[in-house]
Amino acid sequence: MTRMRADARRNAERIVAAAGAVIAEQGADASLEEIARRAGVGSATLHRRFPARRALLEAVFRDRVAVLCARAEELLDSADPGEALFTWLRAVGAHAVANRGLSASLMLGSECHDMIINAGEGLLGRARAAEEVRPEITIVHLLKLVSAISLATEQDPDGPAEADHLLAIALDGIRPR
Amino acid sequence: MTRMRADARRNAERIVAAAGAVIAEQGADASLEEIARRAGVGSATLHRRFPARRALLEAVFRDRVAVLCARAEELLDSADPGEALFTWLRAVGAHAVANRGLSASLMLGSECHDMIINAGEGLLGRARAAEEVRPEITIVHLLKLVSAISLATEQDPDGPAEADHLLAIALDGIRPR
DNA sequence: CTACGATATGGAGGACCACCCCACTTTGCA
DNA sequence: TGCAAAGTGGGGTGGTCCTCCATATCGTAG
Repeated sequence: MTRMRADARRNAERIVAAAGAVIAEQGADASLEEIARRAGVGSATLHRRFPARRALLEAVFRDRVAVLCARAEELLDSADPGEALFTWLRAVGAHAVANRGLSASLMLGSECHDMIINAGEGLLGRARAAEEVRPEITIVHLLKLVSAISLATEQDPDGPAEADHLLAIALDGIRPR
Repeated sequence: MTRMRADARRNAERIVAAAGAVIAEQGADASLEEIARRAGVGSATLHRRFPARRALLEAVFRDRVAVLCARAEELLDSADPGEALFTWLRAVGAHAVANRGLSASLMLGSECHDMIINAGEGLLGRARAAEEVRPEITIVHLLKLVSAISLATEQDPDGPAEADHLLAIALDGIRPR
């Protein structure tokens, strides 16, 4: 939010756009050099603006994570707290699989990470109060599970279907007996 | 098993040993150059003997995977088929967490992958016959789940404990309702 | 509207990597 | 013991990430 010069802002936007495209094609460990090249920017510019790869991933996925957070907000009004939580976790998984690299970015302790944890906390709290979820399970556990599955199926031929199935299996484990 | 010259065999063994050490320290994406250096061998030798990183990982972990397969064999005689399967999956997870990089190697379609799938198949079949596991679940699902969790917790501060907990949660989902 | 300091830029270069080529050395069989 | 076949590793190629710094651009104060 610091005042940025107009050209700096423009370049930052081009970098994020290019990064989105390249990461979608090649995954989260795509070449930063290639991203800079495709953004029409020197590599030094990219490195100054985003000192670590993590910072770039964060910028790329921030708004998509915001969408998931908004969805969590909506689901807080749903009648069935347990189902609301499951629905949301599935949505997180689907997003992570659809956007290559997002799951990697969710694992890193970043701003995105915190945003999504806060969003999920509410849903989990409600589900727990309704005794639809075992009490010792935390939102961090759940998100790690979702990220892990997405990451593991990322370079699989039939990724999305597989991921959803695995997620369904794993999530059955969180209900109270 | 083709006849190898004595020096070639000796160098191959040194490379595998060095790779084991370096991978344990730095993870599955350790530098091959560093491995060659530590084995006292030119990098060309390493690349000729192991044309892909996967081949080297396989050689490093083959015997550890064999241990897991043997354990599966033992557990086939256990009285409780469901518990036997869970015990084994937990052992697989523990091994994957203890040996950095093993989980990555398990995910790649390799000889190790096939070995461990064959080993698990027997345990799963028994558990399924005893109706301790939902029928649509495959051994590939289970191993992917275990690998994913290990991989996800690999660079976590409290990895092992976390991984075991997540695994316990996920595995609760495979029991019939 | 101009001049000037703060800000931003990107090419060049250093350190590292995977992987390959090929002149040389070692091996083990006849 | 001779010698062809097998094995070796230094050095090269082209890629990566990241940093320095001379240069170009911006936005404002005058």
